[in-house]
Amino acid sequence: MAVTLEDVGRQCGVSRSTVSRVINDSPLVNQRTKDMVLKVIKEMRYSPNFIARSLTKNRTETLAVTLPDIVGGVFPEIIAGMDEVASRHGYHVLVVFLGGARPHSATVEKLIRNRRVDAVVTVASTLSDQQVVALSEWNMPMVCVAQKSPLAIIPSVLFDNMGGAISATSHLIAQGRRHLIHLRGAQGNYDADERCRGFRVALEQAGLPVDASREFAGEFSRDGGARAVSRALEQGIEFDGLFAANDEMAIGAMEALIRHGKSVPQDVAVVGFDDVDLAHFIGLSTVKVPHRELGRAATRFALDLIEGKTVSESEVLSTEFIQRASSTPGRQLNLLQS
Amino acid sequence: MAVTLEDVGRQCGVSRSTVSRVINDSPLVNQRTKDMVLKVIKEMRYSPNFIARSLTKNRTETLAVTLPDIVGGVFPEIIAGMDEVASRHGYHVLVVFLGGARPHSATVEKLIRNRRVDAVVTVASTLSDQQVVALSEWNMPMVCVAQKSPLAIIPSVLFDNMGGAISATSHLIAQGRRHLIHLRGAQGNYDADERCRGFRVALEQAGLPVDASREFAGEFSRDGGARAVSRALEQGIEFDGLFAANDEMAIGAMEALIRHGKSVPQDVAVVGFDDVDLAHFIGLSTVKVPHRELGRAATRFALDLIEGKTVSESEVLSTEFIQRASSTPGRQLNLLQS
DNA sequence: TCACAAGATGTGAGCGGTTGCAATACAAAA
DNA sequence: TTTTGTATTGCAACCGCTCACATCTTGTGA
Repeated sequence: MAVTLEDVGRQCGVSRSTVSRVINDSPLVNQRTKDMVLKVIKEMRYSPNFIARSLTKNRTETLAVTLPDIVGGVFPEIIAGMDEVASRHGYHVLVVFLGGARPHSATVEKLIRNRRVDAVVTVASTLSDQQVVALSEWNMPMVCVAQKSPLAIIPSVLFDNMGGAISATSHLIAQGRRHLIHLRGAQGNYDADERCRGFRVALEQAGLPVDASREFAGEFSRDGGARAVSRALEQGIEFDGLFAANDEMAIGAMEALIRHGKSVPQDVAVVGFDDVDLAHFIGLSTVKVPHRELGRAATRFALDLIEGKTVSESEVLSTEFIQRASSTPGRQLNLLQS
Repeated sequence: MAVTLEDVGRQCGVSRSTVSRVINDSPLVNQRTKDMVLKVIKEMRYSPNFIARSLTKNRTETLAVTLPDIVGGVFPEIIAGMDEVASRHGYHVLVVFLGGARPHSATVEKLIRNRRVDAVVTVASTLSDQQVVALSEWNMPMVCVAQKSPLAIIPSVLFDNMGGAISATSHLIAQGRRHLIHLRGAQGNYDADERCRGFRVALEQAGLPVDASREFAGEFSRDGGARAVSRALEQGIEFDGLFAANDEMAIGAMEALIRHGKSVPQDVAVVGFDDVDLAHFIGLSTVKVPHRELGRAATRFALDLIEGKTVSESEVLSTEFIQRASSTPGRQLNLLQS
């Protein structure tokens, strides 16, 4: 078995409490004793048992982050951001993938009820608003990322969906495009709604007509984007600019456009949202979301909550428009069949 | 405070051990008592305190996975695979990003010495062989992923680097390419060495000459690939086929080739290794590495080790060659400047 | 009717720490 | 010298749960 406080104490001829004080750097211990104990600790290769300590301190120094099962390019960034801040404070990050056949909130509820973690960070759409509310009953610090918190007591870290959508749309307009369409995400989805709102605001700002029939609903997927474009074309709607609610949709849309003989950006300028890795390679103009910073900010909130500090209700990070070939006249964009 | 065994016991008029027996589903309890206790547990919303249980059981039901700081497309897959198997056994996954300014092994050593996790899974290159050996001293179950274990007692989960490299190279040869070059990863890197070996073996099998001057060293990065190609071209080496040791290098190589006026696949057919998301989009032929399965297998090993089972020394997963535009005559590959 | 086995439950000692309080020692102040 | 204070250290309870063992019921066969 591992060496314990008792063992060290016996070796030094002091009690376990004295040794405990030494490792906790308490001022209540004589310097000479301290030195001796430290020496023995090193010799015996003693390390405090984290579990035992947690039991008395009632702290696990662990944060849980819940993620949807689908592995995308954005989650690793969020986790990395979390770990960055967490580790700096001696905390660790436990990842919990939900979704698929797994009963969504049961896993998290168990984690919380067992007091296995000190706080839970939930990332967009992993848990529904109702589930978040239900879990909040267990009075465990929680933080929502990229999801508007359903309760005032739970802080959320958001990013400027509308601002991003406005800059994307305005960019298309600045390029001289006047006949825009928008491929939006599912109705009721916070991100989707906000981005759609931004699209409209930008049109209004430019004095262009807002027309709901030029907004096409779809899922946040490549296929959804492709289908939405096909629908638009079938309906005979004319457009020279397209703002998709995320990059996946934008890519699907571009593929569909090309299949239909349209060229990007000549015939249709395309802009997406998220700035996934792919966007860079394909040359897709998009709105960059600061994922890593999202993770960092969420962790800061979580740590503050754990310490009992009052935190601001939420934080909104800004986004940045990035222009690439898909909306730059004269540049060539080619997708490859694979 | 949360409700404890004692509380439930008092409420039912039984002792804490009886309640403990009930929640552990021991057969030593009368059915009537059991029913009553279960009812009260539900009413009082009791959940066992995981920390306390860990203290006696000396088990945390947590696995640590150490990853390099660089967020690539492959790690999320590995984590997801781990979580998949782990959660099925009631385990959780703690992620630890190492690298950057962080003292590499100190963090992990602390984790281990504090007995905060039951096992550690280390993914390629996160920890050096020496560090793995040093950590193994603490007699904590460990598993290496995509890294040949430096000690016989530590199992490793590998994938068939050489087989993949052979199939990639053979494919180029089958396409009629006779003047191949190889962009290899750093000398001493296990993956790099194996893939290079595979390249050679395939050449030999085809009766083609093996020539070390046609192997160019570089890092596993886009830049490394680009530089290696430039070097080859500057040296006036002729080639119509290129096997890069990973996709990143292959992509960098293709960019460089195109900058130098060569077309892919007409002038040079290119094959990579890994099958990152991008490969699909760009149309890069490559060798698919089963990352998720790597995570699953590693977790199975880890769980077996925790249970004290003897495990096979290592497991080698097979790879699969995927042909795409970059090595298919007649297909067009275009990279976009961004 | 009594001894004894088996079944059901309680007791108490840990697991490895933390921490309030008491105890001791030694020095300075009265 | 006695009192008071301060710096050190030990004691023991506690965190919430597990488990070996003791105890107490009951039921059964002689």
